[in-house]
Amino acid sequence: MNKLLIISGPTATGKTDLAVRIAKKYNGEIISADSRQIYRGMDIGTGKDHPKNIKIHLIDIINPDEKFSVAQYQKLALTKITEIQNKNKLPIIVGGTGLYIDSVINHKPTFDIKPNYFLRFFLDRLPIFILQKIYFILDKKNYLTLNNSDVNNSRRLIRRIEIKLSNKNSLLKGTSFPNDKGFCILHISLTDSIENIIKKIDTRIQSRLKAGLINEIKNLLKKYKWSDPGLNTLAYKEFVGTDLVSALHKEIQVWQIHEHQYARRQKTWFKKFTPDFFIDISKPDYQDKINNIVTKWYNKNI
RNA sequence: CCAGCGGUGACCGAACGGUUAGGUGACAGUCUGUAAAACUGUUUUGAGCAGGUUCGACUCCUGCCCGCUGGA
Repeated sequence: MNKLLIISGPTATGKTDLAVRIAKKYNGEIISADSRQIYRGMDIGTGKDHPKNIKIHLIDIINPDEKFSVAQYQKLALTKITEIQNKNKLPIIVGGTGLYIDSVINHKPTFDIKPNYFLRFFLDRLPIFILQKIYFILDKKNYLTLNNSDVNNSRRLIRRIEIKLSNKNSLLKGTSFPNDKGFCILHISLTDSIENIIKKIDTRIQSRLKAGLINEIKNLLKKYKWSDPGLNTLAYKEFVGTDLVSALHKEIQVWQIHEHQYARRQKTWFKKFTPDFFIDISKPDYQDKINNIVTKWYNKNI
């Protein structure tokens, strides 16, 4: 068994439900690819599901004040995948964090280069044009290939400088290549019109508030600070600086907008990182379609 | 009824007698250890209405309409 099923898609498209159904049918185990659900104690705000009888891996693995990143995710996910496969079960990756999913599919040579927090401490307080100059001097060739978006992104420039200074590897554009695990991957991405997604997001926000989101935040703040990495998350960060008691309408509206924008960014991501199948969940027969695709793939030279 | 202040593009909101405000949102993107992050591009010269002054008015003047505040 070297099969790996991936279910991706923007928020509020029913990825987990689908994964649970498939897991039950094919004796599978679910691995989450969600950069926020890795945090313990952040349940309501991140919409964690706890389906009966099915365990979801890679959720609740670190505390909100701990740092985490794709490279760590990749390692954990790849180990889990092999573990599950060795049990002769089907691993199913489910999530909306495109970068995390990509890290499982494609090998990233720069993942060996660890962040240099000492260096970052200094670079972090430099203005963008200085960072540009530094990177230009260090790595002129690659600097010139950067697009407008990346040249102005200090976070990414700093990482490039970090990589260059590590002296291990030079970052080349397009050096992404499939991982060497030889997985037989089926990647299905769910999609829907943005209007439908927005509707679902808005009702979901209301139910999260009713479910006690504000209390969850209060509890988190007893142990953690707003500046902790985990709290930099939609549904939480909008409430920074409020007393969490009086009129929160404005904050909720902003949260709503951020949530919509996030869904659009996810759509953009999955549009580009073309999966095998794009399934429009607003079509009535979408479940049958998925069943056919999965069955066919699953039974292929088993 | 009187007085004061104000009416700017989907929204908020400046400056200025002639030159792109800016922000938010929206739309489209970027993506190799923060990714629910960070960043990029685009968004018909718009000015409550009617006149006037001026070479030229969002900017000055007059009238009207609307809103807020204070007073009878």
